[in-house]
This record gives sequence, structure tokens and C-alpha cells, in this order.
Amino acid sequence: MPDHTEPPEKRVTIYDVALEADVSPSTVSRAFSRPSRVNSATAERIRQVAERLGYRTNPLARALTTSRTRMIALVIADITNPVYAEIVRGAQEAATDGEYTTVLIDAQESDRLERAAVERTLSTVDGIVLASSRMSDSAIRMVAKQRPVVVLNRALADVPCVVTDDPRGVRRAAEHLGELGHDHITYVAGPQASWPNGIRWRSLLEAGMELEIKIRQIGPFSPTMAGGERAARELCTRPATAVVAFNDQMAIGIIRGLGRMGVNVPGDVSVVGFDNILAADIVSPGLTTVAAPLFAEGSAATRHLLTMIEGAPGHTGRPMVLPVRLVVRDSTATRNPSPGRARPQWARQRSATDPAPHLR
Amino acid sequence: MPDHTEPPEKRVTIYDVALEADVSPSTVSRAFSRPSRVNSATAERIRQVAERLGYRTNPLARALTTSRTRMIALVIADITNPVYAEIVRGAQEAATDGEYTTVLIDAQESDRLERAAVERTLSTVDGIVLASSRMSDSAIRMVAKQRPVVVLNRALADVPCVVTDDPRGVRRAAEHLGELGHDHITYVAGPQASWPNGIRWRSLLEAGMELEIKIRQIGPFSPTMAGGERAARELCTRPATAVVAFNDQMAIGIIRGLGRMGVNVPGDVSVVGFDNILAADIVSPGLTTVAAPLFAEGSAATRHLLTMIEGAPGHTGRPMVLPVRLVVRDSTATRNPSPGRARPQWARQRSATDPAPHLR
DNA sequence: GGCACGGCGGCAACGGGTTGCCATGTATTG
DNA sequence: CAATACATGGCAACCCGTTGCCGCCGTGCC
Repeated sequence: MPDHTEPPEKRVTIYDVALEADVSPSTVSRAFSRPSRVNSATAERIRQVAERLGYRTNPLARALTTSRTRMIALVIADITNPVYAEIVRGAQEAATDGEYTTVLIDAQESDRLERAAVERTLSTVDGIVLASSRMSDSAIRMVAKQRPVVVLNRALADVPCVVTDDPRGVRRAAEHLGELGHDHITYVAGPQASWPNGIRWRSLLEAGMELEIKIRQIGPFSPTMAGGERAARELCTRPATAVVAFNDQMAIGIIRGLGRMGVNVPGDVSVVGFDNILAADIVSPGLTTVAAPLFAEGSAATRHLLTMIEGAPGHTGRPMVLPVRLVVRDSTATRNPSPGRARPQWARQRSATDPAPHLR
Repeated sequence: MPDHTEPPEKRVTIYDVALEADVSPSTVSRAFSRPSRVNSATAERIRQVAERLGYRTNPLARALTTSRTRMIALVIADITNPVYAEIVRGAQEAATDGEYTTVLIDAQESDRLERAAVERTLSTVDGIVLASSRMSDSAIRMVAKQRPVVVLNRALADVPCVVTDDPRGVRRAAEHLGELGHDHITYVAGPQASWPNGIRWRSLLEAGMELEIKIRQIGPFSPTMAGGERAARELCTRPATAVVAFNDQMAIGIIRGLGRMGVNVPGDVSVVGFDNILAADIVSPGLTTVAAPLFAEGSAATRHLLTMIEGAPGHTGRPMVLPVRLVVRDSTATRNPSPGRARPQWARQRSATDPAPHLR
């Protein structure tokens, strides 16, 4: 009976296999990397010996000569934000299909951290998907010079991009609010380094122009529930009947913040978010929001990256645009008729019960 | 004026730097990896030349000889589950402090996928944190034989573990429900491959014994909102006044599922979850839940892993136990006095309006 | 029988650092 | 001043595969 309990022996290499199978190391190498280049009987024998010895090809050594690791990096802005979960899933599926491994990097909403992480990972991966990068355009271009890069949720000349049709989503949201009688919309801004933030704001301005709705902006706030609650406090000093928030987390924070101050959503204020995260369905009232095909974003970006890695030129023309849709729930309603024109009813109510909310 | 626009030149290596700085490649290597081993003036000169040439040490080549990549893998069961976000953050902080890079792997609740991913990544990283692994004990031990491993949320002999004090959390939850007058608790089980699921169930049984509360179990269900909603349907066929769910997502699903069927939480049924995810505070009623120090879990596990990588023996004795606390919100309330003993009021109500809910 | 050709396997040179060991030169010490 | 110790730097082997090129051999064709 053979002894299978080998001591902490060294890693098995092609040389060990070669010795045992009585061929040269190069043949062993080829048996795995170019099976057609070696006699099938020999290859089979080598494979069996390798199996018996427990040989595993060392990806690092392989990468050293081929400069291909079959790993790609997926950089996301904030793992705390549930939006990215589906994007990650999509990317992972595409990567797995192409027999690539995805390494996920959380930039924690920090330009600096993102650069550092990308820097470190750059030489270890064959390509990078930057999902909602907070880096500067020039920093991204620098990276793109060294490795294939696909940018998600951001348009950038000379670099392949995948974006969602935010202008259309914004337009739909504005139309929806307009139909409900709102003639003012306040945009609650997210991070300035976020590309979608700019696009959403500009698209809203444009839609407002066409639909004859007045648009204004407050912020920026952090794109989290806490940020939304802060925004709610500021909203009290500059009341509004309709609010479009940069994302769902902020929108939820706004709903809660307003609620805590006695302002009713959607009775007094209608709120629209972006992303359609799970919590949008949990919060009450349910959040009206612009939904994006997250999974498809991740997989489209990744598939494109893989073709670039395999040598395709990288489609740097127009960005690939994915459709969105407006999901109407209960956080939007017809405008509450209020006596004052620009100063809705609840604003006075609030200031009566809580004279200085912004000082809290 | 020097031409800074270099063509797609090859990667700069220590050999290039050596040539330019007029030293041997080994000196260049040492200037970076063992600065004390080389004259500080020389080292400085080398560093400057390297800077000028844009030299970056190639981590793959380095890893080939040192067999250290300064990367660790963090495997999480399901990136969709917000619990892991904080764990990831904690792990990342600890890793960054130790100058390690974290590569995140999402196992998608699948034993098979997890094994495959670990297999692929194993030789590329210096160590692994398995957070809520779905692999078998023996599979984990196999991995631990090849690389330093720390297991999170699971106790396993001979492998260093970090767990939370679930028994105490369960106990506190049971006491809480007991004080509210509940004498029956139904445990809604999560994945059987989940270690905490087993521990929570057994701890609940034990607490029930001591506190004279009857305990029973339904499930397993998928640890998601959808799973919770399915559980809610089953709860209707076997009514209960107090429910402890495997995690918050299921608990929220249960609340919503019951609500949809006209059952009031906490009026008719009290619900307790685990994890204290953000949504637990968003849902209404707010979810009473057992909170764990997620960030600390991630960082403790990672710090321990790093010491093992640096050569420490790996503390395989008792697992490290982190404290938990019960967060009481509005999903638990005094038991609704009902006529039937084991069959609360609403059960009859429901069965009148919807005779066969389990057939939907 | 002579020759061209294709299949197969080996040799050796990489890829980019790391490191044990030795040689040299300088500083320290008796 | 000789002897020893130490600080530096170079040589060369090594990590583990990959791959261009060459040679051997068997086959088929003229």
C-alpha cells in the first residue's frame, strides 16, 4: 500500500513530472499549454504522471513569460453601496465564462485609494474594469496606456466606455413629476467626482428647460443615507415639492430625514432616486427610482475588456449605452396644492414646530 | 528638449537600471528589497535612476523566487448580502496596514464555485480569509494545508477561527422575547451549509430549555428576502407569535410576507433577525436584531492571517470570539393575547380569507 | 533508392527578480 | 604595523514555466 501522506514536500514542478515521465520539461510544458504540439499518447502519459504527483501549473511562473495572468481587476467605488453587487455578479459571470478570475477592489470613494490600488494591481492583471471611477480623466488615461481598460458609468474619449442612458432616465423622471403637477425640482447632488452625478444634473436641467420645470441643485452630499439625511435638513431651509436625488441611498435618507421632521413623502414632497436598489422597495413609501440593468453593465464591460485583452482594438468611439427604466412606486404623488407659490405649506408648518432645523 | 513621449518601449527592468546606474542588477534588486544591505548613497542614486527610467518592480517576478505575493484572498459567501461590506472594509484596512493587497472573491453561496475560486487563487496569494465559507470542513482543511487560512464565522478544529458570540446573542433574543410573554419561538433556518445557522439553532434550543420557551424550526430557506417571504407563507400554515430568523434579510422578507397576508408585525408576530444590516433600520417596523461587530471581524481575522503569513504559528486553539449585542427596534412586542393557545388569533383569520396559502 | 516533408521531442535562452557566497576595500583593534 | 572585522558590491545559480529553433525519424512520393 503506497504512502499517500507525503510530508510538506516542495511544490511539484514540470521538472519533477518530466523526470518521472521520462521526457524533457519542455514537453511537459507543452502537454499542458499546447497539447496539439505533442503526441497524444505522450500527452496522456504526462497528464497521468502529473495527476499522480499532484502537479499544478504555477500561474505566476507562467505569467512571467507569457505576461498573461488570466486575471482582471474590477474596481468599484464603494462596496457598501449595493448597486455594485449586481455589477460584480455580471462581471464575474463574464469573466468566468472567459476563464478569467476577477479580483475585486473597493476604492472606498477615494481617489487616492483607488489610484494606489490600481497601481499595485496593474501589473498583476491583464485588464481592468473601472466601475464608477473617482479618478481624474488623465489618471484613467495613464492606466489605459498600460493595460486594457473599460470604464463603466463614465464617458471618456479614447477609452472604451459602458454607460447607462441616464439622460433618458432623468427625462422620464422629470416627465413623471411634471405630470404630477410639479413645476420645481430640486436635484440633490452626489460626489462631484462621480461622472453620473454631472450627467444627471445636466440632463435634468435640459429636461426642465423643455418641460418648463424649474430646476435647482443642492449639495454635494455624500452618496449615502447619512448624506441624504443631511440633505433633508438643508431641504427644510429651501423647501421643495419634488426632489431628485443622485442615488437611492440618498433618496432613502431624504425620505427618512424629512419624515423625522414631520414632512410627509409623497404628500408634501415627492422623491425620486437612482439605481433601484433592494432597499428602494423596502422603505416606506416605496421609492420611485430610475433602474439600470446592473448585471448587464458588469457583464458587458467585462466581455468587452476580454476581447481587448485577446487583442481586439477596443471600441473607443461612442460609449456603449444601456437602457434604463423608471420604476414608479409610492414616493411620488400629485403636488400638494399649497397657498404660497414657491413656499409650500409644510415649510411653514415645520418652521413653526422646529424653528432652526439646520442648527441641529 | 528631451523627448518624453517614449514609444511603446518594453518594461523597465532592474537590468536597465543597473546599466544606467553603473552597478550590477543584484545591487539594484537589493536597493529596493534590502536597502540596509547597500550603501545609502548608492541606494539613493539607484532610486533616482529608477525613478527617471520609470522602473517598477514586477511583483510576479519577485513572487517567483520569494513565493510571496503580498496579496491575500478574502472569500465571502455572497456579495449581495450587505453584511459582508463591513467585513470587507475591516479586512481591507488590516491588509492595507500590513501592506498587503486584498483580492475579494464572491462564492455566490455555492460550495462548488467557492472551491473552484479558491483553487484558482490559492497559488497567487499568501493566505486566505474564508468568511462564512460554504465548503466542507475537510475541504477547508485541505486548503489550510497549502496556505495560511483564517476562518470567519465558523469554528473548525486545527484552523484558526474568528466567530461572534452567537450563543449569547441568541440567548439575549430569547430572553427579550420571553420577557414580552412569548412562550413559543419559531426559528426560520438559513442555508444548512452555513455554520452560524447551526449554532443559532442549537443555541436557541438551549436557551429555550432554560427559559422554558418552546422552540421549533422551519426551513431551510434561502438567506434572502425572497427566502423570508417564502418562509412567511409557511409560517401561515404553522402559526407562531415569535420568530427568530437566520438573518436580517430573511427577517425583512418575513415581515413583508406576513404584512402582505394581513398579519401584523409586531402586533401578531414578533420578528428578530441577525446582523443589523442597514435595511433593518429602514424597514417598518424597524427590525429587532442581533448585531455583530462586522468591521472588527474582518480586521481581526485579517490581522491574524498576516501574523501567520509572517511566520507565527497560527492560534488554532479556541476560536477568537467577538461580542454581539441585541438591538431592539419595533418588530418585537408583547405577545398578543389570543384565545387559542397554540393557534393565535390571526391564524384563524387568515385561513378564513385565504384557505390554502401554501398552494400559491 | 533518394529526397522532401511533417510530426515530435529536446536544447537552451529567456522572463525579472532574489540570494548565498565570495572578493575587495576600509575601518577597527591589539 | 599586522591581523581581524565589517561594509559593499558582484557573480552566478535559482524560481518555474514558455518558446524559437533544430534535429531525428518515419512516411510518402517520384
